Amino acid sequence: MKSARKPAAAKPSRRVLRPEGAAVINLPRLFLYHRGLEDSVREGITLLTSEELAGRVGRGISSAQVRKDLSRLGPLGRRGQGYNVVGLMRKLGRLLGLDRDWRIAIVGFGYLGHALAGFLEYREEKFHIGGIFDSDPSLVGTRWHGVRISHVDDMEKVLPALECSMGVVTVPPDAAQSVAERLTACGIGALLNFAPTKLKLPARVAVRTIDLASELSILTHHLRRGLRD
Amino acid sequence: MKSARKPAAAKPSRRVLRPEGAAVINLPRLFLYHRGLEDSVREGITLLTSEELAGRVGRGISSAQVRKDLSRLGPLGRRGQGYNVVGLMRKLGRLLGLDRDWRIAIVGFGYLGHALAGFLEYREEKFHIGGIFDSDPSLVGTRWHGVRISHVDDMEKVLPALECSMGVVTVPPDAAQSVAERLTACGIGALLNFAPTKLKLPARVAVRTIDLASELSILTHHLRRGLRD
DNA sequence: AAATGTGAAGAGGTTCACAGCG
DNA sequence: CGCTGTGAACCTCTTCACATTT
Repeated sequence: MKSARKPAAAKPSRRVLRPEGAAVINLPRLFLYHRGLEDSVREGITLLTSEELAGRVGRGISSAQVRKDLSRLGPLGRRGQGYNVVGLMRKLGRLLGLDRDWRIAIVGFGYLGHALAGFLEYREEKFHIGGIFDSDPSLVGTRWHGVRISHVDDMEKVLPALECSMGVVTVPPDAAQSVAERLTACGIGALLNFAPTKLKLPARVAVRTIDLASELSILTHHLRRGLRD
Repeated sequence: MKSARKPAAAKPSRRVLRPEGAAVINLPRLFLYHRGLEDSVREGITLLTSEELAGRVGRGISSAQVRKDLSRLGPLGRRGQGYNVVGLMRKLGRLLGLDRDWRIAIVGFGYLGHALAGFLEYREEKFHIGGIFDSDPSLVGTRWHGVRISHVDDMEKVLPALECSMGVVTVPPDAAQSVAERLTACGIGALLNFAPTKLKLPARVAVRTIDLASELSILTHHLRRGLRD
């Protein structure tokens, strides 16, 4: 199919994806930098070059990438010197929302829910479990490290008072959409979803889905071929 | 900084990233298509257009994207008609390694390990738990649904006989690198890592890391700003 | 001198629009 | 006709290389 197409008609760009010449920031990478800076602070390092930070973050990320990413946030480094570790970490922390605490509601308190609760409460000081919901009668009414476990049906009654801004959904796939909608209706603005479902939610809600089956399947493909990720 | 640079010196591309004009396939997306096709089969649909498949997979993916992705794998559709659901699913399944079963070793059998084991054994028919390792003496020697739980220290003795090709690492961050190296030494070729650690492994090993703290932090950023993901 | 910050080039991935074919 | 398959345009992201600043 050697299409020739309209050879050279003046075509003045029919669609403008980003009306403002908006900045493009890559959050996962900024988070990696933040973690690298945290480590540096722990080791007592106060100044880092883009090269050193790139090395810390690991393979794949170049010093040029680091500089490009950081320069978008303003002039953060000192030429000839490098970046002030503490100052930069603060700035990134603010941008990533890590300069304050967050309360999280967990819906679905099976093994995965337990795992996440433990992880958040003990490994991540910025995140706290604000509420737990499940439908298992033997769980409802009990407490997990002081946090009351409520019935999913009572979400509308209980959740608004808990001051949670994020929700984690670890319920079976067929319940995920309904749970997500109800969380949203209760004012939750961001969801971490572990159900292999494409959640349909209003645009104002931020959603991230972690799809374990998909991750595994990508690995199996790599096992087949000698491909790298 | 209005750099003018070397204005137009013929510069013949100094580095070749991909020596062969290699195809570029996006595995996560192919997996989504596969799932969409599975659903269609369940509903008894035998023919799908790129538009319909795109609609099933959800927002963000256009029919042009679907066609482009699929056409890379060969001529799979029928012009004027659409794609044969079963045939396409088979082809994608083969590519993704879903046409056979896989045995997985889980290292670290806390809540997260339990959650994954249950998920794999009961929700994903292609994946089976081949071995479980932990360092907790009260777990070692017991069985989980027939699978013996061995001590992590015995990995070299036990694992090779279990015929596992993939490993899941759910141990604490400081143990992850060592566990990953030992799994690799036992012949494991692909790892799913839940520790927030940059694993350094030989290039032949495929690694995917799921970083919960990073996911949450991206969500907090979205909560701050009104940005969408 | 050393390392940042940044236009410009390069590479990769996505969308367009139409040729090609059932 | 209708839908796939696809070259070309387009857009985004990364890398280069150097002007700039401390």
